[in-house]
Amino acid sequence: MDSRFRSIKGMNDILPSDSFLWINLEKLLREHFFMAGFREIRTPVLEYLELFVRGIGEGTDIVDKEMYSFRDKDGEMITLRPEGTASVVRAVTEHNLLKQEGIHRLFYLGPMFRYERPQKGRLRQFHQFGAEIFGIADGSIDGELIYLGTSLLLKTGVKESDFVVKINSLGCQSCRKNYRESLVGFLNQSKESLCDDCKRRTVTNPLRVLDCKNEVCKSITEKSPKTLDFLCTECSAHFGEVQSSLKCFGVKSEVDHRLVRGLDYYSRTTFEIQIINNLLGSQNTVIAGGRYDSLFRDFTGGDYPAIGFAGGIERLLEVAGKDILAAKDEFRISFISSVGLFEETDLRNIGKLREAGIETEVDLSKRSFKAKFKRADRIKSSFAVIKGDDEKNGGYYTLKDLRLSMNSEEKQFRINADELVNEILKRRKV
RNA sequence: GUGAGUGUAGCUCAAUUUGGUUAGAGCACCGGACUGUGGCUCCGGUUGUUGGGGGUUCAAGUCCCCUCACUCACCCCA
Repeated sequence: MDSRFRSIKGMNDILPSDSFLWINLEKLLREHFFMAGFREIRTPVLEYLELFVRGIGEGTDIVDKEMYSFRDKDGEMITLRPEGTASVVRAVTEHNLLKQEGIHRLFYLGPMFRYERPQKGRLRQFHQFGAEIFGIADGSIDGELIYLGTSLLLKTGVKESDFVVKINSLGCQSCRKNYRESLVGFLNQSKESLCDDCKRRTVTNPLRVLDCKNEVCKSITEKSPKTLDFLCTECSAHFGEVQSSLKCFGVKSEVDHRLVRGLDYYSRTTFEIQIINNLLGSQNTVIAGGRYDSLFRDFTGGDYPAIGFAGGIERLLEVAGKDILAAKDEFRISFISSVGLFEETDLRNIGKLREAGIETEVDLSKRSFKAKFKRADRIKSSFAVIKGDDEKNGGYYTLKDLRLSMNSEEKQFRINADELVNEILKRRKV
């Protein structure tokens, strides 16, 4: 508050008290995807504006009003990525990965940017992880990918009773076209009762009326035509494969006819994993995705089936078990000395401790011995290495085990510098 | 972009229904009891433009207006 500067709205600092949770979650994510045959891809945070306009689609809110776009020094319009899939597909086609190396599974992890009003579970700079599988149209892959999402949640300590998996199928482009016509016809019958937003949406993006939160609109769309009734034979069979695959993976899911998703590139399968324990407030979707078989065609002309999902890291952290992500094996020592008694040999010995993998803090402040011990206690040091006048004259250190109770005999004793590392390592496990 | 709520010490919060004297407490921090030793206890100490600006009043943390920030919700999304 008395600082002259503030971070930009919706762009938060991740402080040391939290950063270890992030580190552990990122580690867990990488291992999870690696075990399933995924490899990490890191694409730039900046892309040409055109990539997202083409990829996500004109008319979507993301493209129309949420992107950080600006002109680069050479006049090109560039954009801070609002999501990951478009960049991954761009990289895969640009480097011809599918043909060159036959890589089918990629995951990513990093910051995304959308200009929105911040609220719970929503920031302007937020972080997503995502997984994409390329080149396989089979519905069983859809099931596996969804399973990868649910099993990830379980690993982070989210209880099975705290989330639901919702699935739907939008069909291919021709199914979608027929459905859209039928839906618009239906909506026009009740046009007067719809909310203002939905009146507009009936024209611009009728599918979106389905997930309006207005109660009146909800009750109207209760009886609306369903996408599943308009699937062609192939799309219908595909959705059957998805469902039986989910059953094989032991994933409980429910069909949600309202699940239409906001990005243009989805086709056939769409899904969401929602948290239902109220920890996320209104933004309760933690992982969401779907199939986007047409995106490659738009980018290259070639046909590649693809499916993927994205998850919100901040949202996941909200619901994950903090004990699972907590730092483990914390072990450190404090090097405490009277003012002015540090010598070159002390610094060398501190270096040796650190090289041996022992986290060592040196208290170089001018405060009292007492204060230094207090700090050692506060940062939860396991040992104190003490250097005062006695130690200096005698040519030894005093080692004190701060974990032991006051009256323990082993608590404090003299030790030579060359035994220090071994002695601490030996006692580390006790 | 729209709507609602909240801003008091580093943190969490008080401040007597309806304005009243020097704005308090816990935690944290610093020091002492313990002259080279943490945790427990006790004692003492520091900390504020009450988010900012303007107004009403003899008097404003308290009432009014403006502004800023944060939070939540809508829109939309991870």
